[in-house]
Amino acid sequence: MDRRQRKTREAIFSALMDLLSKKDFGRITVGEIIDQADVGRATFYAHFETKDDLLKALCEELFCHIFDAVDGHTHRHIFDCEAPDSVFLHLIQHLQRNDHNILRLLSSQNNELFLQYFKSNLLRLVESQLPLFAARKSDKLPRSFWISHIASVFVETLRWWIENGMEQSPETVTEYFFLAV
Amino acid sequence: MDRRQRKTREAIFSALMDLLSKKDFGRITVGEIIDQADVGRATFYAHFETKDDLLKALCEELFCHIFDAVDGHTHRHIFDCEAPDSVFLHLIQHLQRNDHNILRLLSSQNNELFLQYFKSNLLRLVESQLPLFAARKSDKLPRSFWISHIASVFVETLRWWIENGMEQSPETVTEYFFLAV
DNA sequence: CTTGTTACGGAACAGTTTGTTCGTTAACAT
DNA sequence: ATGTTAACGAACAAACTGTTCCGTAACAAG
Repeated sequence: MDRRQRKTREAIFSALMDLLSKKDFGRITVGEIIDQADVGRATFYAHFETKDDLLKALCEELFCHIFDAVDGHTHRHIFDCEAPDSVFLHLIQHLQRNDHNILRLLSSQNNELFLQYFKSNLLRLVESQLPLFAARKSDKLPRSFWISHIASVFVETLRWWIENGMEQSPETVTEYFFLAV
Repeated sequence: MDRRQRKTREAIFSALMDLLSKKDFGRITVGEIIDQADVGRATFYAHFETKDDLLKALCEELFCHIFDAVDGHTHRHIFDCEAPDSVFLHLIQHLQRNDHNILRLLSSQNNELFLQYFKSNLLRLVESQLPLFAARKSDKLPRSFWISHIASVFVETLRWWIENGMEQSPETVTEYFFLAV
């Protein structure tokens, strides 16, 4: 890809991230984004059809990075003697390091669309790790309910963690997650 | 309250409900609302400062109704020999009857703000019913986490139910909820 | 180095949406 | 019957969106 294109794209992503840490996605205007990114209006619309399209692209970018990292972790270590819950621990550790500033976006004031993307990525992960969650009760529950439940509990655990200042260690949070689920 | 005021207010609420069943809150314009409600623009702004303000008022209206009904149920029957989980069952039965069309608003395409209101009302209810959820694991978890967890699971259970066509009976859904939590 | 291509910036543009104002009419309360 | 209050409709400035056009500069290939 053309270096100019890449720079513009990244400037816009970065601008949106900055703005998202300060205000709701719905209240951010294209004008603010191109101001912060220091690109022309026409340039913005050459890259993204709409503001929503931009958010979608940003989410794909972010989740691609973080879930690929986690998937990679799984695949590299799947035959090692690690604890089986380490995928989720690893994910939380990633988040704590604030990789790609995902945490900002998970905080409650922010946007539904973002959570949808996060959850749909999470569903894949949970499904691949389903044997971990074979509790007695899981037999009595529909599979789709069970998977969606686990993903939800993970998201809500993270949300609670973030909203309470992330005072607990990733290990503790992981433990809470597995206790709660 | 003046009958004219009341009629206008209800027309606006009703218009918003209709529109919410068709599209996202964020994509609904004031113009559409006053069109549907058949009131003047100035009238709308005499009643509500902004569109967000309207949604807030609508939520308060709806939750006031439904949670008061449920609270009333609790208080009337707290010394009866009903099963202790009946508050949640009752709530789900209310929802199934589509009281005040809350269900439309709980569906996933709709709005974050609405879910926030629902959850904050739910938190009070859960807190009042906390002894119900005294599991072994609850001792090892922070109280605030535990409460937030229970409320989240309830919301997500409902969401799953709605998104899968509400095929299960309220009793079954309640059972799923108590199994999952 | 030269040449053709492509992206950028800036400005201007029409079309929407928002929230306000004001004068008139009609419903309300007493 | 009378004073008060709300609704209406139209018009309004301001903000935002998404598009267009043109001059300039970065790029890639010969």
